[in-house]
Amino acid sequence: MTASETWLEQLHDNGYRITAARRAVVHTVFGATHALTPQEVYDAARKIYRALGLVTVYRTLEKLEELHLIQRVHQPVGCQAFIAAGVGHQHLLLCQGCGQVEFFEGDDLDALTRSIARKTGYQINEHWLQLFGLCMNCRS
Amino acid sequence: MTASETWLEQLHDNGYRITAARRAVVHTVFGATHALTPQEVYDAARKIYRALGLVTVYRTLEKLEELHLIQRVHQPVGCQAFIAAGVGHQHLLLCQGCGQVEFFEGDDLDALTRSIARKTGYQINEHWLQLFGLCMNCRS
DNA sequence: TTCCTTACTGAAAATCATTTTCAAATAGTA
DNA sequence: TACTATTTGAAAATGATTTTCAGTAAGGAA
Ligand SMILES: [Mn+2]
Ligand SMILES: [Mn+2]
Ligand SMILES: [Zn+2]
Ligand SMILES: [Zn+2]
Repeated sequence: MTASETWLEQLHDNGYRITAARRAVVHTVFGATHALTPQEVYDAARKIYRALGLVTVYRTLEKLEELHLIQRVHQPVGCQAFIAAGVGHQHLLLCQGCGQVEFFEGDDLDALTRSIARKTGYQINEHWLQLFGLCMNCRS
Repeated sequence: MTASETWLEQLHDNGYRITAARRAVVHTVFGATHALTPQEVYDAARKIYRALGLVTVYRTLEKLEELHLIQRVHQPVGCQAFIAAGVGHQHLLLCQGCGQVEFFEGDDLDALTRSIARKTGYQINEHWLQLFGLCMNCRS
C-alpha cells in the first residue's frame, strides 16, 4: 500500500467512493513537494487519468480539505494552492525561489501571545506563522 | 490637514493626480478599523462621492498597495481585503467575532528562525505572523 | 487665470476562476 | 449480477476582476 492510499481509505471511511478520478487527484497532491493550484493538479493528474475533469479536481480538493488531509497555502502570489497537511502543530517554510514547501515545528509563541493578550484585552485563540526563504538549492 | 491627506500627498509625490474618486477611497480605507474588500470600499466611499466607479476602487487600491500605504489581509474567509499598513515591523491581530484589526509588535522570532535555518538549510528572509482571537467586546 | 497635455474616469465588454446544472456512468453493496 | 445513490465531465451560469474606450478633468506651463 502506497502512502497515498491512506487518503483513499479516509475518503472511503467517510462514505465517499473511490474512483479513478479521485485516485489521480489524491496521488498527485499527496506526492507534491510544493503547493498546487487546482489547475496544476488538473494538469498533473491528467497524465495519470486522461478523462479527468477540472470540476472533479475542485470537488475532490474540497473533500480532502474537509477531512484535513490537505491545507490551503497562502502566498504573496496567491492563496489558491494546496499541500498535504502537516501533522500536529506545524507551520510552513516556503522557498521563494522554487516554491518548495517544508514543515517545521517547535515555535513557542506563548510568551508573545500572553503579552499581546494583556496589552490588547484580546482572548487569543490561534496563530498563523509562515517562514519564507531560499532552500539549499536556490541559495547558490 | 486630516491624517489621510498624507496618503494623498504621497500619491501626488509619486506622480499620481488627486481626484474626487481617489479622495473618497483614501478617506474610506484610511479610517477603517477592519479590513475592507474592494466592494466594501466601494459601498462606503460612494456615500462620500456618489459617482465613484468600482473600477476606480480597484485601481486606487492597487496604487495604495504599490506605495505600501495599505496591505492585504489574509483570513480564513478570504484574502481580498485591505487595511492601512502598519509602520515598521508589525503584525496583525484579528478579531474572529467582529473583524476588528489591531497591530502589535515585539515578536522575536530570531531564535526560532536560526534554529529552523540550521535544521533545514534554508536562508530565511521573511515571516508572516498573524494572531486570531476575540476582542474585548466580542468576548462577552 | 487660461490653455494644453496627459492621466484619470466610469460604463460596458471581456476575461478568468469557480460553481451549478444535468444526464450519463459507475462504485459498492445486496 | 442487479440495484441505487453517488460521482462524473461537459456545458452553462455565476461572480469577481481586468480591459477597452471615449469623454472628463487635474495640474503644470504660459
Ligand atoms: Mn505555532
Ligand atoms: Mn515579526
Ligand atoms: Zn528553492
Ligand atoms: Zn470583535
